[in-house]
Amino acid sequence: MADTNTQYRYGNRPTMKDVAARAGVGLKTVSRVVNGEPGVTPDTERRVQEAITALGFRRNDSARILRKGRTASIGLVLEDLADPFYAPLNRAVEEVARAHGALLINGSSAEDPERERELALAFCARRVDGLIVIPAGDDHRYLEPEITAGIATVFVDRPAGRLTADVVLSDSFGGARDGVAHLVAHGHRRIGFIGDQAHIHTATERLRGYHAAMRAAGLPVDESWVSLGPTAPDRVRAAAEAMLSGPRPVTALFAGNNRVTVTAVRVIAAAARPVALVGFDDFELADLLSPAVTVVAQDPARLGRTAAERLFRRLDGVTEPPRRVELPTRLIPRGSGEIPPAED
Amino acid sequence: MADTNTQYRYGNRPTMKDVAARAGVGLKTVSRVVNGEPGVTPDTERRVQEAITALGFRRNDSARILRKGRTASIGLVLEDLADPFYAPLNRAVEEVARAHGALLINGSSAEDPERERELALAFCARRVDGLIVIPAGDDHRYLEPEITAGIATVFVDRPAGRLTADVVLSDSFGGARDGVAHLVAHGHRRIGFIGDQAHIHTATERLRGYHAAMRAAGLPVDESWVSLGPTAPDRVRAAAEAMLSGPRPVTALFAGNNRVTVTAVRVIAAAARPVALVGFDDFELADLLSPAVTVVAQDPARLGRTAAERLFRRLDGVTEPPRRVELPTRLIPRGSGEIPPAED
DNA sequence: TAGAGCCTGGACAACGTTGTCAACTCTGGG
DNA sequence: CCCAGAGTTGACAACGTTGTCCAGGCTCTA
Repeated sequence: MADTNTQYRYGNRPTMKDVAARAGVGLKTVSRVVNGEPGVTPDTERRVQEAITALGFRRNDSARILRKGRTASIGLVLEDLADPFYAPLNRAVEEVARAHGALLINGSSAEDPERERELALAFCARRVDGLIVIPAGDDHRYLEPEITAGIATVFVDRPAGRLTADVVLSDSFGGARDGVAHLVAHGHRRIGFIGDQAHIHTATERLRGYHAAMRAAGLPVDESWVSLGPTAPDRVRAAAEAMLSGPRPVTALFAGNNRVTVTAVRVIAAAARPVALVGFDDFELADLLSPAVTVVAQDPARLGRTAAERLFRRLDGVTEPPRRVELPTRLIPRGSGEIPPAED
Repeated sequence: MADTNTQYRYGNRPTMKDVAARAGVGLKTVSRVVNGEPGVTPDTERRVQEAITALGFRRNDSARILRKGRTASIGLVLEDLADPFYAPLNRAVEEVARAHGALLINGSSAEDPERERELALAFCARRVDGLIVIPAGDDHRYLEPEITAGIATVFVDRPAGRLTADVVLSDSFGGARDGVAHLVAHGHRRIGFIGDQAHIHTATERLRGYHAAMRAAGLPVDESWVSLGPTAPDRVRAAAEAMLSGPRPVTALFAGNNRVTVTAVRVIAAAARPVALVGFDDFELADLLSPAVTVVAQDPARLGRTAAERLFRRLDGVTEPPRRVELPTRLIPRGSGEIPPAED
């Protein structure tokens, strides 16, 4: 009855108190040894170390965090841990966090705003020092109290909705414009655009770049040449096939991201006549396909690194106003964009 | 002076005490509302909710964890967050964790045993409920005290070193044997093997499979046909080129994992004569290369899911002895393995 | 040898939460 | 009109750690 609490304890880990008792020293002395603080004689330190090893003691960071206020951890909300585009971003954030002695907690929103919110707030409840978010939703006011309370927040890949905050982006508009211009330069006049869902910022920016390039070339755009929607293979396949076989078939495709590109490659490989292709995002083995795929490359690792560095600068106390950083994209011509249009 | 502590506080987040004061209720009542416990009148609940919103209160999970003992989080140590083989495994673990209401903390060991250890122990200090580890090192006795203390631990992809614990593996031996047998069946007698570093369990298992297949076919193995080492492109490229141009050149290659396969594809594409290839691990677009790449496929998501489910079963109190689960592999013939040997 | 000063070690409170338990209010029946 | 009992509410301790502060023992010097 005296210690009914025991039943709630997790396992029965030794605490500093246990170590102190076994080593015959005070609680605070154990704390000093564990944290490498000065003011402990070598002999005392040795006794404490022995007790630690004998008991298998490990400091409880929850208690430490509670007392100290800082958690030395940051949260990352991304769209899909397994997406080959976000994985290097994830890794880059991890490396920066590691360099700053922080742990990384992450999760996938699966492009669901509600899930993004749950994750971000769960991280806040864990009192991460900072948060990096790849937005799924378009309203991030729910983070306002957290940011006010001191949780540094940086958005990546897409800007925050209804909230001013640091954001690190790729130049989607310019990249898409350059990619489409590349196709135009190789003689294409009927170019299709297949992109992600309309509520996703990068999708509309890239579409804007497409329109800008077409307009700059004085080319009309048929509405059947543009398709936004989920990037699931079925949807993309249907869209691509429709564009290739419609009344005014396109002779080239611009794919709005890596997922779309992969499916487009498959459709084109099965098509009756050659179709030019330029994709947004580089991907592994793009150069080994035939034809090799011309892409507008972003640098996802750099996106992640830039965002994380910005976050840690904030954590170091930098208080300048929120900034928008836009990283350049790079057109990598490999062949698939240079295919001339088949004659009508 | 009265509250010098303020300087150590992180931000200045409101606590339940603040909410209680504002709502004019007791501390415990706030706790009840926050946790949805019964026994609070609608009117009181409303007042508390208002105070929560007004102050921007969010429960501090560190304190909660300290009090309750369970953290509802698990740790995952993998080799590289950005590796296309491990990313789906990571995602699968995340999904299972999510289904159990747990958060995921993860990190990359970068194939460095010391870093694996640091990460795993840091997770333990955070008192994760459980740990999933893709071993980088070959001695995991450092986890013994943690496991004794109650942190459930499951190893994936490679077995633990000097420790009996649950482990989930793919059938590396059988997969490699089948892959090499496939090459033998298509007439190859001189087959090269390029694998990962010798201290990695899967690397040696796959090499064992290679030898088994060769022996079963009554084929001799020249020592110049086998190369183990880092999977960096330079090393693999050198190894492959040496095998293709040596005194007894190979007519087919077996690649020990996805990284090796990718580089092998590049070397073969540049080779003077066709070379057959079978790779361990499937990869995106393998079917679109020419020739399409025949692989021995594992299911990384299933590896992750299986391991995570095992972990949560342990957390639910299942106490059966540690088990070793071996998942089957699947040979996917696509063409590159069916190329017949060029005549000598 | 006494006093000053330094070094080591320990008692204690506080971090924010939750479990226990007791006190309080209100309703309805006798 | 009073009491039993149900339903609400709050005071308090504890989780394991770290910061503060003080006590005691030592060395060194005058």
